[in-house]
Amino acid sequence: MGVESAFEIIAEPNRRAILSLLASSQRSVGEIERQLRMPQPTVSKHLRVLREAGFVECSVDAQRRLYRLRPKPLQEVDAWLAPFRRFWSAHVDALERHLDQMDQSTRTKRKTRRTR
Amino acid sequence: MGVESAFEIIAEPNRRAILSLLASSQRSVGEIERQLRMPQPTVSKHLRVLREAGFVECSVDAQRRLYRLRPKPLQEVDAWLAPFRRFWSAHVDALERHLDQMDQSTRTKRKTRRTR
DNA sequence: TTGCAATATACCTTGACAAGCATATGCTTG
DNA sequence: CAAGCATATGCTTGTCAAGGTATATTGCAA
Repeated sequence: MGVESAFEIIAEPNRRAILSLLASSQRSVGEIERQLRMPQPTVSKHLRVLREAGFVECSVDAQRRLYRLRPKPLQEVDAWLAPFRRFWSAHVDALERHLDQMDQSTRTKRKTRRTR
Repeated sequence: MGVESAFEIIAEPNRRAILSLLASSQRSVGEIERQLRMPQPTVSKHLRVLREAGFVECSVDAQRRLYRLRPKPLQEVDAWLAPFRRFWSAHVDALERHLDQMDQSTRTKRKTRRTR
């Protein structure tokens, strides 16, 4: 059963939609159903997957169940991204150097003309 | 064909492994094959998926192809996570308040005794 | 109790995708 | 040219997960 990685869980668009919705505040199943316009069994099934993977938890309020976010799984995704962020900044730096160089040659060609 | 979201691409563990490997530096197909111990067609097929989704690009070096990372798709994933980060800090704050409170009652109960 | 509202689950069908294996393509050197 | 290395692609098969529909469960109200 469900020992799936967080990545497989958030691969499903409807589940991402549910998570984004819960990011603002907790909701009942019915609210999710209406706001996302998806059939109720679909919502329940995705919530079950999310619950078993630790993305959400729920509390009982009479007949309703209120679902809310739990932090850990998405933090794991965030942690996996960390090494790549260093790569991005390197890339930006390279791009800036490149643009600087273009700017230099522009200045050289056009002499003193400056745009802005 | 491949208009898949970045999330579906990184749902596959082997693809995440390839991306992590490329995060340090570019590699040839054969290097990936050896370092990750996966059969060559598997590597090539995953690289194709990654390439068509914009995660990597390659340059030809004689018979080898050198694959390297491209930033955009993972940045999109990172951007999707942004709203949840605010939620995490709220959670941490709540936890800290909670711990503070526990600390207070502990102090109250045990008077002046401090454990480090 | 009966009935209704909210949610969960069972069953079935269908589609997607990854792995394995075989084979093709392309470059390079002798 | 032949041979060989590096990489890509085709085909087949098994698995698994999502959606649809029907039905079960549980709480509440009258």
